[in-house]
Amino acid sequence: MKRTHHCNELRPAHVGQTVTLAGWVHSRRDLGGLIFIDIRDREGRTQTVFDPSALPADLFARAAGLRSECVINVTGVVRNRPGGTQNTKIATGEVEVGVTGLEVLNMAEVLPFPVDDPETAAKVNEELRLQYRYLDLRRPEMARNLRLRSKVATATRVFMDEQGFLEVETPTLFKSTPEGARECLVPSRVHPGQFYALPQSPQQFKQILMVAGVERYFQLARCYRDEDLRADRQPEFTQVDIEMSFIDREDIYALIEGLLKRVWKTALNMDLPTPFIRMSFHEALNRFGIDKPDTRFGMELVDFTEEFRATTFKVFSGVIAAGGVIKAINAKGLAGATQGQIETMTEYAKGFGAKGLAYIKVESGEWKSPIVKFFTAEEKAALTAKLAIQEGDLILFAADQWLTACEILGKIRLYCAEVLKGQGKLTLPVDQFNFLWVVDFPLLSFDKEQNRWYSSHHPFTAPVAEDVPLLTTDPKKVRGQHYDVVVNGVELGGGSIRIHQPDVQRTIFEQVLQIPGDMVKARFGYMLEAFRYGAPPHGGIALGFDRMIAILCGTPSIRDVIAFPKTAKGTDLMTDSPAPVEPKQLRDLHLDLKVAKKD
RNA sequence: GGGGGUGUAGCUCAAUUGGUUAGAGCGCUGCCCUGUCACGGCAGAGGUUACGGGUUCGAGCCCCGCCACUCCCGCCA
Repeated sequence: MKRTHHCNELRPAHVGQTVTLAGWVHSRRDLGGLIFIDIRDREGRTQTVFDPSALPADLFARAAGLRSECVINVTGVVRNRPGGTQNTKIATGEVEVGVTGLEVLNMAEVLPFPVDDPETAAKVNEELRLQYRYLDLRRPEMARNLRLRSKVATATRVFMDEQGFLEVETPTLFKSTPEGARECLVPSRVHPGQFYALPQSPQQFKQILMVAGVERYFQLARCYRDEDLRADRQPEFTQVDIEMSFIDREDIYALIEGLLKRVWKTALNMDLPTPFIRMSFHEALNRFGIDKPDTRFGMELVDFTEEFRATTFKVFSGVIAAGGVIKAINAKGLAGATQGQIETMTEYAKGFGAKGLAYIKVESGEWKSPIVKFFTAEEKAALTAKLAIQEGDLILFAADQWLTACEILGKIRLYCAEVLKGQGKLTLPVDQFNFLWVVDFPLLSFDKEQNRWYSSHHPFTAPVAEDVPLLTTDPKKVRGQHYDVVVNGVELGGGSIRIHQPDVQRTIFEQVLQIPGDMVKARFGYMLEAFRYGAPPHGGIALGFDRMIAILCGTPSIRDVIAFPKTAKGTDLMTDSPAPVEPKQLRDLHLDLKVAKKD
């Protein structure tokens, strides 16, 4: 007997009908003479009742032998529950199925962890959840995440199709381009000693597609990076990859705002206000100390360089004399910070090369600080006014070159926010999404160790047109046509208008990035050549799909929105990969291992 | 590669800071129970305290090593 309804379907309107449900035994309440079994499928659950007075003895005995997660088919008659026994917690709680037939499709052994109790299950060791991922995914919370992911993927495809985009698949067996992230290599059997690389992103293919005249391309592209993992980074992940021809930055902003509006409406039934605000890289750093600011709370950076220009405090005066800045934030209500917390923040500062971290605790009506004795009345008044200092506040200073000072306080700002959240002094609504575009990034950054410039984004990013002459004279001042879309302090995506003139691209490669000509030819020759045969102006963006789903699901870890994620060491606990291979496989691939064999 | 956290019953956690036989809730097993939905009642089983060393009269607790998971730094054009 096939099922006639799913387990979230029956309502009082079905009363009297004979139905068949199929699913898992979610919970069982055996009252001795009467057995209740909640049957669960992916849609929900329904209570079934086994009454011995209405059933053959052997059927009732089989029902008594069922336990959690057995798979069953149940046939019976829908009826209203007796007065006072309705369950308002579930959608099917007004009715129940009076069982007339039971088919046990499969028994289940006792589970390694419960899947029926959300509170317990959510706390289960993640190691165990990953090892038994198929059980973990049965939990309604995880099933919801998978479903939401699927809905958003579909909504994305529909939206992009409406906007005239073609979904084009690009190769995952690509070639190594050693700039950027470390790549996963795939040895070639046919070509001894040669390797494919899995793409970090389809960047080059999508630009070639523009040369190919596709004009509007997108793909839910699987990407690979052989770097260490984080809660928001997996070695393989999915991005919504987009590229368009004959456009400028504004077209990308409008497109992505439209896409995100659609996605948020689909997933959360929320109407995102657009357009998103825009913030320059400089402003983001200056106010929030980071290029992906979380604007849901204040605690902004305040500059005191002018106020301390004549200070007798040598640490400050020395920094100012060297062209640096004095910045501060007010962590409101954190005067009670523990020594350990101050220590943690000091370590952050030292991580950026600072000697230490100056602070003031405003407690019992006085400023408790090792440095306040150096401050004049005017300096104190300026601090009080510009930081709105009150009893209970914690003031933290950074004195360094502008970028470093900003980054130190940006890091500390986020840490303070975490501490305040932990103390219940800062609460961020779960339905608040502060989107913004960060723009006007510097095209190039300088690598002190290697004494050369490198691309802040990637080497195909176009400079802002009016800055092109500065490329060879003052690279630091060149702004890139690069943009990031940020929400609640998370970098959701980024992209750029690309260089489509081969000569500008060649200048960037050879003169600015100092990549030798023959190496440029070996790695990007086909691209430069393609651009000679009529490349349209183009640009694009990629959104981190996993991160977007995680934000929509309200989880901090993208592992919760990936069906089969890997651990922090890149292993899969369910399949036990990676794993050794047979000697013959290695021989076929012309590989010789140098690692000691593990037994 | 570096730093922090965690690891005790199938699961989630205790164990008065080194002291008797390592406990609880849930789960599991058996018996009882006809309106439960966190069903209830009675009884019971279940432990190499991740693993390997060491200190000590005595170690779940202290020390060294190691493994796994996790968070962060480096890394992620």
